[in-house]
Amino acid sequence: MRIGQLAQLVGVETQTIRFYEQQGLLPPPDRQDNGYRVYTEKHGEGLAFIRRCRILGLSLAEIHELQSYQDDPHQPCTAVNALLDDHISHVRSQITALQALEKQLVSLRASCNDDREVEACGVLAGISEGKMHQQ
Amino acid sequence: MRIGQLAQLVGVETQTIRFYEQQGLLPPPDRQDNGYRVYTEKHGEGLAFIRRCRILGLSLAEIHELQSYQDDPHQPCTAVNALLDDHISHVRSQITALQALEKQLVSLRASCNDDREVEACGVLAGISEGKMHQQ
DNA sequence: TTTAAACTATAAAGCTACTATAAGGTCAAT
DNA sequence: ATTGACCTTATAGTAGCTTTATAGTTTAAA
Repeated sequence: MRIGQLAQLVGVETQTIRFYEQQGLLPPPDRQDNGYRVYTEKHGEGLAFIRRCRILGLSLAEIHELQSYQDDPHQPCTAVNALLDDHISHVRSQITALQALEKQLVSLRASCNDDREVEACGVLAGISEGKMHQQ
Repeated sequence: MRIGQLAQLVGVETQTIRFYEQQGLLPPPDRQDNGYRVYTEKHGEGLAFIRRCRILGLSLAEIHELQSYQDDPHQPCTAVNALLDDHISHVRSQITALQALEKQLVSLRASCNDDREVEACGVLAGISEGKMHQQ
């Protein structure tokens, strides 16, 4: 399988595949005589794994860590679960922060109707004066 | 006021101030004979405005836009409010996406207790097989 | 007075996870 | 022979800074 086919199969761009190879996330495939990369099914699975991790919001570093666990399958899997727990709490704190932010933005927005001049705009005034209703 | 004092006053690093100047968000201040930047209160207000916008999650481009409105104070402020409305809906969709993600992560995490080997880890298996409970 | 600490300056690279662009080689079909 | 689709590498751009390197200036202590 050449890079274009693999890319289409998994739904990424060819550059992304080369990028993952360069970052050490995907093993360097064999090459044809002309230098073209030749991929196996294994590569397909590896790439799909990376993409699923990315969809779950894991960083490339975290994916790398997971791969190192996969390479040593008789360890206890506590580290895997710890990584996921960390990621979950990270996502949760992001949600909390964004919810607080939304509140601030909505209250700021409520300080102006649209029928003013910029000079008297409640939103701009609110930001300028630091009346951002901080907790 | 020199750059270090301004930085301490507003709570940013000196490099950040130079960066904003370079990006056209902060007007270039006068210089002493030795080349040191000299800031006025106006700069302090400008910088504080930028930081408050950043805390609200606005991009530098959006801040630039707001500044252009400030420079033309007799326009109607509908554009200001539209910018904020856009940003609010952006934040809301981020929240929604993260909440869906959290659900996925939690259900994935529930597929493994810690008392296994990596080989049998429910989390890794879940990612590998694509059983990510997608909606 | 010398010297060291603390401050300032510029320029350039590093960070994340790609995406895009440039300049070129390969291959199948026309 | 040439077009078009594919492949190669290398390099730059994205956001918003942070870090590093290198060097000049001021200030306070020894």
